[in-house]
Amino acid sequence: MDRKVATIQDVARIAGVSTATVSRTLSKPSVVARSTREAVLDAIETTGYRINATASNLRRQRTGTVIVLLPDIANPFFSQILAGLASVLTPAQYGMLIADTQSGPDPDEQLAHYLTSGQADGVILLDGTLSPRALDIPGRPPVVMACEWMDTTTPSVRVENARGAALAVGHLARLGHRHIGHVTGPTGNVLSETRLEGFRDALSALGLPLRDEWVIEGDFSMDSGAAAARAWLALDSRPTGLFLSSDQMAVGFMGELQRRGLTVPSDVSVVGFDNIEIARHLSPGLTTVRQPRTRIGVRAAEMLLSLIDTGLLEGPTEMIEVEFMARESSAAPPR
Amino acid sequence: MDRKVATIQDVARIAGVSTATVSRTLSKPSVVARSTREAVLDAIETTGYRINATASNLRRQRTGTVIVLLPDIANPFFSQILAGLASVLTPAQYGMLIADTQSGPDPDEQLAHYLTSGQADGVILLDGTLSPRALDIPGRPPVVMACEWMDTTTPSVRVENARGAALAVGHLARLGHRHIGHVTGPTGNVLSETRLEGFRDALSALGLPLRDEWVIEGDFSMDSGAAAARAWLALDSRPTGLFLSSDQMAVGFMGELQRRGLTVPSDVSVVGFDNIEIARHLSPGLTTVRQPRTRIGVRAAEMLLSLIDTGLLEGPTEMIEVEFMARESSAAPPR
DNA sequence: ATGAAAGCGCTAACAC
DNA sequence: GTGTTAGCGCTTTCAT
Repeated sequence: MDRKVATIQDVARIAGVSTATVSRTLSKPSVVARSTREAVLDAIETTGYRINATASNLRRQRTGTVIVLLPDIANPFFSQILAGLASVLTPAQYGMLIADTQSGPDPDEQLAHYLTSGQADGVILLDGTLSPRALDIPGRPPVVMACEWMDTTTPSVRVENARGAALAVGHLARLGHRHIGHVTGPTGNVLSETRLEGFRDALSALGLPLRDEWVIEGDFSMDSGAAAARAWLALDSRPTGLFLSSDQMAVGFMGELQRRGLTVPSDVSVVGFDNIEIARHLSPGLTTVRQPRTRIGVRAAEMLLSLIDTGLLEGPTEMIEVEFMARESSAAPPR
Repeated sequence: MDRKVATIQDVARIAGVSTATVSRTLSKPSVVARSTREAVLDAIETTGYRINATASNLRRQRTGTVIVLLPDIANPFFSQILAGLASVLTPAQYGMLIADTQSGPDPDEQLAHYLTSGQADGVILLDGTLSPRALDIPGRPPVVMACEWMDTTTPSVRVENARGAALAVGHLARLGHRHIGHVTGPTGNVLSETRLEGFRDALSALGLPLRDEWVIEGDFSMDSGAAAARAWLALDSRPTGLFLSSDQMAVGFMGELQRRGLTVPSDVSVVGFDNIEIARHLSPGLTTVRQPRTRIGVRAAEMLLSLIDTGLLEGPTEMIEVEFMARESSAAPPR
């Protein structure tokens, strides 16, 4: 085989045309004559020519790269969103540069770094704890958030978090629960706040009581779910139904209770949020609110591409629907 | 702020030096005089200059990109390896291009595509089912496998899979189990094969019997674990202890049994492989074999960088140790 | 419909 | 120790 890689020059020489024609054949085939087009394609075939993305990008003043900023690569929750992103970005010839905001020192500064570095044609934000002011950079590339944020002007893909919380509360209330508690996500995270707010609103809409001690602080992790179980056990008056802001916490919560000899749902009903794969494999199956994570990624990527290409967007925000999944971890309260 | 981005020319003009000196200041600071170096750094500061990676890469005939090929981005098992890879690659100024081998039609062809496309300075393979012949491409970039493979000549990071299986079997045998079964990973996957082989060898070394029907075929997924539970239930003579080739399958297995009213470990002892986070949050906690996944990623990335930079490697293969984690899903067999 | 030619921003010989 | 210069491979006016 050839020792060196073929360049556009080689193709041009073999096809007996100029490099400009080869370039056109690849980018705007309709403007070259059929016969020359075929000659060029033949030459490409015989040389095994592949366009050099670096040179192309340099000339076109773009990078061909999208930066994805997320709080934690190792969190499986994000991997499905990544899969959705990749399914759109890869065919569009964009590479994904994945960066972990929590690994470095100051996440906000990292965001600013990427926005000014010129290393990317666009940025996708999956970290809801970054400060909106970090986006105040003139001439920055387009940004799409695939998470809720204080800021409502930046393009974003959002999930019906408040409605999800209301579905969870409604479900428990319909089963007969009157004492319903909540385990939150991390403070300062907008997902946490929105779900907590949705939880509170749903309770008061139903005329159900809410005690402060029934709101237990978590951070989405399994460990914090296990800790919430211990907190719940220590309560004087325990809610009979619990809505947890993530399935991971629900897993930790149920596991801890079961290891202490309690039973779900006889002792307490549990509802999670996310519908991670394991939810239906647990015993009891975990009742939860499904978020279509792949779809979140797909839509975010599509919005970003549209922003990069045209600078335009149909609507600034897209809302993704959630779906309630009733399983066996919730039942009528003990009497 | 400036409308346009500063280039090396702007810096050179302001610092009163040539572009070459600016470039040197950044790449080999030791060769420029202290005073000029400071002037250049000042100019960089005031202009907010950031090196244009695309131009630099074009000139240096590299891409600054490493391609990571994995079977399934959405699988949490890989996300921790990715985190390990990123922790090495990002500081070294390499971007990770993540590609899913299972999304397209022919995985082998995809690998070949990336190898010839010149889109990357190196490739990291996390898919053990790709055919070794796909690597037979002259002039291809360096490849490191972070998974076992038939081929032992390609640089790779491996895990002591056979030893892990032996640890699992030894543990069950020590508890008194004499009828031990296995749920495999997908056929054709080297991880599966190696663990199955390790399982068989350990049994015969201990003089324990192995019936064909005690080896149940799985594919690493929770669903296949649940299916294995049904298969186990249907056996005439059931093994009292089971080693499953992945924790995900163990989760599916235990969940299915529990939903059918059986109890682990009273009815059957379960040992998994991986030590995914949930293992210790289950009830009962899952006995398993830990693989240090972040470390796998770190070492693979280090090996690849060394290969890219120097073309050399200390040893062609690095073996990563596994660690046995005894929890509550395994106990003495029912008598 | 096609070609000639001018760079995109940077680095690395090679001079001095 | 520093400057000059020639491209890396491609796209895109501007002519023809």
